[in-house]
Amino acid sequence: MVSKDLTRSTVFRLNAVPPYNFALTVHKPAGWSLLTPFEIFAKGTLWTAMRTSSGEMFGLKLRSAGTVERPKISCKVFSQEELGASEKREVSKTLAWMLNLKEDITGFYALAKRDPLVRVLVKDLYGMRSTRQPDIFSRLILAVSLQMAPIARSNQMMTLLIKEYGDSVMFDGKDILYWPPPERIADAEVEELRKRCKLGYRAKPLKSIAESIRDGFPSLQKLDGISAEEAKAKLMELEGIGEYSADIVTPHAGFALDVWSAKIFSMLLLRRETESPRDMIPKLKKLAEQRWGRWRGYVFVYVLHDLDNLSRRFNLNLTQA
DNA sequence: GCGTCCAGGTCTACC
DNA sequence: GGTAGACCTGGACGC
Repeated sequence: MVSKDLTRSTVFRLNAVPPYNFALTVHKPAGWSLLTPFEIFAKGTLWTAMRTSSGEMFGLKLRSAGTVERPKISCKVFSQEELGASEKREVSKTLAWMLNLKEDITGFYALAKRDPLVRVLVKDLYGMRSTRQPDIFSRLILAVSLQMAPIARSNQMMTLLIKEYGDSVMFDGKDILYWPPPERIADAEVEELRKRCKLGYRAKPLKSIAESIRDGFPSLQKLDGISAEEAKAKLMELEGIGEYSADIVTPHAGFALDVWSAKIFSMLLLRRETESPRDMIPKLKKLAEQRWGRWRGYVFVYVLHDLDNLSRRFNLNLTQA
């Protein structure tokens, strides 16, 4: 763990395309973190940390300074050195991209007129936006940790990786732990990673992925600039990254069905439980594409954050999937 | 306690 | 091109 004291700060505001619900977007109902599992959300304010593709660490204090229909985000960015004008522009641009401030999702909301499931989702989570990570390595760690493991074990691996190899940034009276930089994992021995972080067979692909990023694998912002198919194919060139993991990592909204989510979408799309969810994944993906088209990624995110309400509305037991 | 099973995929060898 | 089997580890479960 490497600690950094971030004593310099700069403040600015960002506008978003409405509707934009800041709290639902940065602190989603299912408890998924925005940037790191160790971030803090209290009384509408988020303290978190970010590493840009150049490797620099920042502390972030974000809160809403507007409403869902007239959204404004107040951003206080903490850094080790004073930010120049161009750096400030770059951080501001990264934040806007990460928070999806400019995305127009009226097409998704228009689906509610003819799709009863989307109608419920939009009513329950109006203004929630899917977000993106500026740090590709943290997404890849998540994807690899989720493979072939119950969620508690995935969390154990990720927590150990952060505590053993990550960064700690101190700012605004908070101490936020953040994912390791790829160079640190690339320099570690596979056996050391396996033992210290209980990674099992995942240690080898994770080190290989870290080496690829260190050696110039494109950033998520760059992958966002090419087609969804090309970005996915590029991600699948990495060792240990298959279709599911690429769907989790890609900045293009993916439909990352795994065994757990396949059970949920089987009940929602087919109204029945499936005995072999893994075998159903291709069929469910096809059905989702036919029904929701380019907005299927948004349906995916909204569904997984609305399981309690959906279970009640449609009389299904989705939380036990 | 102790043994067994298996999980929120991926890769490879084999047909 | 499709498919069975191996892969780390630790929590859950049965005894």
